[in-house]
Amino acid sequence: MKPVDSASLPRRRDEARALFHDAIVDAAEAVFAEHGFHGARIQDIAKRARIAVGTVYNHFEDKDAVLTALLEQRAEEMVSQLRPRPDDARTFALRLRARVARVLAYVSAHRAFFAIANEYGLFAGPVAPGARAVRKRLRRVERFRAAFRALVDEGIASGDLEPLRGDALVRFFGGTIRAFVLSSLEASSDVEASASMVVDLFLHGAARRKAKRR
Amino acid sequence: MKPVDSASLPRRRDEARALFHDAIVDAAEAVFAEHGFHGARIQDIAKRARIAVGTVYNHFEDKDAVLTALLEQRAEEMVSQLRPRPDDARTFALRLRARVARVLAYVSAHRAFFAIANEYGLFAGPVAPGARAVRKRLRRVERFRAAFRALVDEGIASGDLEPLRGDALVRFFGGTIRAFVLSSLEASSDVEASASMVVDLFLHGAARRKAKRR
Amino acid sequence: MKPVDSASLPRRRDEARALFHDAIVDAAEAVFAEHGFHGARIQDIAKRARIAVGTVYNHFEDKDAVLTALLEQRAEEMVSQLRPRPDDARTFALRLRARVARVLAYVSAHRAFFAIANEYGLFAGPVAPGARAVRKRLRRVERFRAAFRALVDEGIASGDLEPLRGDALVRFFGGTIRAFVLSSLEASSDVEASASMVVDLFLHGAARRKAKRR
Amino acid sequence: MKPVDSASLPRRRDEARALFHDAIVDAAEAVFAEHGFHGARIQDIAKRARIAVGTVYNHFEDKDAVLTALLEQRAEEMVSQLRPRPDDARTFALRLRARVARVLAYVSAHRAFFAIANEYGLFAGPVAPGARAVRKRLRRVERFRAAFRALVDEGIASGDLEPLRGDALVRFFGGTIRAFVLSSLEASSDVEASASMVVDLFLHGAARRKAKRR
DNA sequence: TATGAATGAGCATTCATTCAT
DNA sequence: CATGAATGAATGCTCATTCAT
Repeated sequence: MKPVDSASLPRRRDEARALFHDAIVDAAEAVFAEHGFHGARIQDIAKRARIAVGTVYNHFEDKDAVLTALLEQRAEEMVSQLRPRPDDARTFALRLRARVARVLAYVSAHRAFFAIANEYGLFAGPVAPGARAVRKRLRRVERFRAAFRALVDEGIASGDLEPLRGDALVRFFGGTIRAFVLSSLEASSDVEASASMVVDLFLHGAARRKAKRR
Repeated sequence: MKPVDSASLPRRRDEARALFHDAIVDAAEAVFAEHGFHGARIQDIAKRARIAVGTVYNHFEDKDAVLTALLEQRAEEMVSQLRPRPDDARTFALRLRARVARVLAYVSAHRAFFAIANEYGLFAGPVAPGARAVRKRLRRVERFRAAFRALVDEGIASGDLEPLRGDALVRFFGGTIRAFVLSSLEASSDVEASASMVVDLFLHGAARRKAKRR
Repeated sequence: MKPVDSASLPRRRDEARALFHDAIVDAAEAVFAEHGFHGARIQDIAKRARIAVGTVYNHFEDKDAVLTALLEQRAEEMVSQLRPRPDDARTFALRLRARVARVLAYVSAHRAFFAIANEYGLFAGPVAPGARAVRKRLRRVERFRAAFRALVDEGIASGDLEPLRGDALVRFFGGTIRAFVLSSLEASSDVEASASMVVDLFLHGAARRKAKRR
Repeated sequence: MKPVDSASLPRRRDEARALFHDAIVDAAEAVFAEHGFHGARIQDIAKRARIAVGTVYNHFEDKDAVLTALLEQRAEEMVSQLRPRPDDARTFALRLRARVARVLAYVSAHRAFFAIANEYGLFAGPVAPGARAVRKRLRRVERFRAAFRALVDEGIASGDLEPLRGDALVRFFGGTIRAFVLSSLEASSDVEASASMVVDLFLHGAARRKAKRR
C-alpha cells in the first residue's frame, strides 16, 4: 500500500529518459553553437551534459541524430510561436505583428540554435549539401514551412494579402522574417521594433510612401 | 620566333598559375557542392582537377583557402551583376529589375556555388559557427553586402525607397532576393519572372492592392 | 503441503541457479555460433536467454567464463559418449565404432558448439593465441584428450593398436575423428557410415588393400 | 642518358609497394600470433612494421584484408610444398613422405601463421563463425584443399590408395596431417620422423600389424 | 537477486598535410 | 613545380562491466 500508483514507476523512468534526452540536446545546442556540427565532439557534448559518452549513445543513434533532435525540437517550439493566440489582435496586420514578435523573441532566446539551423537550411531553401543525410530525418521541419504557408493562406483568405500563385508569398515571408531573425543573432535588437518592421516591409514593401497609409 | 619580349615568360608562368588556380577552384565548386565542405576531400578535388594532391597545396595554403578563394571569386562575379549598366533602364524600379535578373541568372548558372555560399552566410546573417576561421578571410565577401547597400542607398537617394534607418532595407532586400535565389536552386524557374516578382514584392510588399498599380 | 523438508528450500534455490546457468549457457551456444566469440555481445546472450545483462554477471564472472562453462559442459557431455557402455560389442573395432558413432551423433546435435570448440582447439593442438586466457580455465577440457588417450591405451593394451610412442596415436585418432566431425558440421551426413569410415581408416589407413579384409 | 631504362621507375615503385606489403604482412603475422586477430591492434602492426598507421591503410582496405593477405600468402607457400619435385622418390609412399616432410618443415618455420590459420579453418572444416566475412576473401585458400585432393587423386590413380568416394580420403589426409602439423606447433619435433609417421598412419592405420609389411 | 541504464576505456579508420623524388 | 605515398592526430562508436534501484 505504498502511495505509489502502479503507473508511477514507468512514468518516473520516462521522466528520467526525458531528462537525459533534454540534457543532451541542450548540451549539443551549446557545443554545436560554439564549434559547429563538425567541430563538435561527442566527447564535449557528453562532458557538457555531465554524462559519459556511452550515455549519449543510449539516447541517440549517432551524432546526426542528436543534431536532428535538436533541430526538430527547436523548430517545433518556434513554429508554435507562429500560431495565433486568443488574445492576439483582430486585424491581420496586428495579429501578424504579434506572432512575428513572438518568433523573434524565441529566436533571441535561442541564438545558438538558429546559428545552426541556418547552416541546415531550416528556414527555406536547399540544405547544405553534406547534410543531405540529416535532412532526411527533418520531415518535421517541414512543419516550419507549413506554418509559413498557413499564415500566408490566412492572409490571402482574409483579403489582406495579394493572392499570388505558388510559393511566392511563402518564400517572401520566409525571406523577410529570416533577414531579421538573423539580424537578431548579431545584436540583441529590439524585438518589438523588429517585428513591426518585418510586418510593415512584408506588407507594404520598401517603396517610398507618398501618402499616409496604414 | 625566339625573341619573345622579356615580359612574356613570366606572363606565361602566371598564366600557368592561373590555370591551375582556376582548375582547382572549379573542381572545388563541384566537389563541395556534392559533399559539402566537410565531406569534400582534397583528394577528390585534386582528382577532379586531374592533378595531384600536392599540387593543390602548391597553390593554396590549406583546404580553407580553397573554399575562401571559391567564395570570393564567385561573390565577386555575382556582385558585378548587381552593378548598373549603361543600357539599363532609367527608372529605379526597372533598373533594379534588370540587375536582379542578372543576379538570378548568374545564380542559375552557379547553383553549386550558392548551395555552399548559403552554408557560409554569404548573403547576410552570421556565419555557421564552425566556419568562423574561414569567415575571417572573407573580407571580400563583404563587398557583397556592400553592393546591396549601395543599391539601397541609390534608391533612397533617388527618393524611390523609404529612408529607413540602419541596415533594415539592406537586410530586407537581401532576404527577399535570397528567398528567390534559393528557389532557383531547386527548380530552374523563369529568371525574368522571378526578377519581376522580387522587385515588386520588395517595393510594394505582399498586401492586397485595392487600386491598380504597376 | 507446507511442511517441505528442510533441504528443499535451498534445493529449490539451487535449482533456480542451475536454471539460469543453463539458460545462459544455451543462449551463449547459439549466439557464439552465430557471431563467434568476439562478435557475440553479452547483451545478445542475455536477450536470447530472456534475462537482463546484469543477471549474466550474477552467474558468471565475465564473458570468458561463459565461454568456458559452455566449452566444459559440452566437452563433458561429449567425452561421456566415448566411454564404453555395457551393451557395446566385444571386439575392439566394434566397440570403437559404437563409441565413435555416439560421438558423431552428439556432435550432430551440437554443431553450434563444435563450430566454437574448433576455434578454441578443443580437439587437439594449440589454442588460438588470443584465447590463451580462456584456455587456462579449460582444465576440464583436458579430459577430452584424456578420453582419447584412454581409448588408445585400451587398444594398445588389447593388442589391437600399434604401440606407438608418445602422443602419436592420440593425435592420429583425434585428427581422424576431427576430420569427420567437421564434415558433419557442414552436411548432415550419415552418422553410422561416418563412424565406420573413421574406424576403418583409423585402423587400416588409406592404402589400397590387395586382399579382402574386414 | 641516365642509366635507367624507361621501365625501371615503375618497377622501383612496384618494388617499394611490395616491400611495404610484405613488411605489413610479416608484422601482422607476428602480432596476430601474439594477441590473436581480435587482440591485435593496427597500431601494433604498424609499429612493428616501423610505419605509420595510415600507411597500413594505404596498402590494405582494412584489418580483415591484412589477415586475408597473410592467410593467402602463407597458404600459397605451404601448398607449393606439397607439389611434387623432380628429385622426389619414385614410389607413391616415398614421394608422399617427402612432400609431407616439406610441409611440416614449412609449418615449423611459420608456427605463428599456423596458430592463426587454425583459428580460421585453413585446413578443413567450417570457419570460426565470426570470421565468415573473412572467409569470403579466402577463395585462394581453397587451393589448399585442392592440393590435398590432387594428392589423393594421384594416389588413387596410381593404385596406391583405396578409391573411396567423395571427400573421405581428402578429409582423412587433411585430418592426419593436421594432427601432426599442430603438434609441431607445440614442440619442435623431428620433422622427418613426423613425416614418416604421418605417411605410415595415413597409409596403414593404427591397427597392430601382425606380419611385417613394407 | 534481477534489472538495465550509465560508464568510459579502447580501437579502427579517415584525411589534411608534408616531403622526398 | 608536380607528384602521390607516408604520416599520425583526431574522433565516432562499441560493448564489457558496474551498480543503484
